[in-house]
Amino acid sequence: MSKIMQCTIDKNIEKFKDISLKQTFECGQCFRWNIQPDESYIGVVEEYVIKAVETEKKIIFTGIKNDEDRNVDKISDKVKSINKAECSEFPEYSSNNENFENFIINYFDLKNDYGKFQSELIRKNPTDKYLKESIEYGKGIRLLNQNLWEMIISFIISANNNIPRIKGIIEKLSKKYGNEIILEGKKYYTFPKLEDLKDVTIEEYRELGAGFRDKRLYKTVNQIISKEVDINKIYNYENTQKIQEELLKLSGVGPKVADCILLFSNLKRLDVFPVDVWVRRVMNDLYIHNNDENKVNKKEILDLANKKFGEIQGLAQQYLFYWRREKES
DNA sequence: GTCCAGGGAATCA
DNA sequence: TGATTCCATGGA
Repeated sequence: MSKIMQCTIDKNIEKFKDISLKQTFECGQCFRWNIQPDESYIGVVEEYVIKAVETEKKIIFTGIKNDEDRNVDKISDKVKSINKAECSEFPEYSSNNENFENFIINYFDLKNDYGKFQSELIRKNPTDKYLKESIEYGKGIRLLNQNLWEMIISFIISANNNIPRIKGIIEKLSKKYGNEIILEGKKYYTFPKLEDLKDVTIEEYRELGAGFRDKRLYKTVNQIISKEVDINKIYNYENTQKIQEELLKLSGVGPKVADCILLFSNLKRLDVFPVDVWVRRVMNDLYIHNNDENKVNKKEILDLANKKFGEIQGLAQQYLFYWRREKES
């Protein structure tokens, strides 16, 4: 029988005080978390469906795991009862399952002190009021430790695409090839494993709406299956550039996608600076001031980021990206 | 109808 | 090497 798992983050703890679900889930790093009518978030992560509820004082995660048991109605009812009004019945900063707690700690990167990261960025750029503003704006962001394989496929889909559509394609992919989990009577689907996609054809990717990315997905799946690129071995590489080179062998993985994989997966390399249209725009607006943002040299952006933000430039990128994008809308 | 989206690969200069 | 062009799709 499926078990309900819970874990609570206490926002009274200094390190956790700024954490924001909205900022973390809507800063563009993940595609499978969706806001609910009650302002909670529900997401599929690995084999879990997780409901996250945030209040002023804490964040409560409730997870249910797929164990091939379809008779989960009673459990679903229990989950349903966890809402803002009732969450006070749960003890502060605790969990009923050690594995789930460790899973959450790892996934939300809770061992890293983002306050320290932020101070470090400001210390390095004491007169940069825009950076300071962007950090203040996105201080609740945590860089998730997401599944490497899922990030590879997801960011191949992201190429020249918009976030709602990326999410739609990933959802269809999961529905067709992933496993079903039921929460509150609603069906969710885990992200397909490598083996689940081994026989998928180019045409079938096209049917999901992947467009011209169909061939890239097909090729990459086969490159990983054949171990032309061994994604398990990647974890053994010490330096970031070496991993970059390995990822770049995959079809549909260029410099920007490789950097996103490095930054948002559990490889968790902060010393990368993914440059997309938004980052080029914000870096040009703030620091470079070229008349045509499309003609800003990428190396110039990377050199500047390296100089200003150093080893944690990936986090700075995320603050600037989120700040600039949200301001637009 | 046109433009754009968390770009990459192929092609050209 | 560096710049241009093409690539599906759906929403604004």
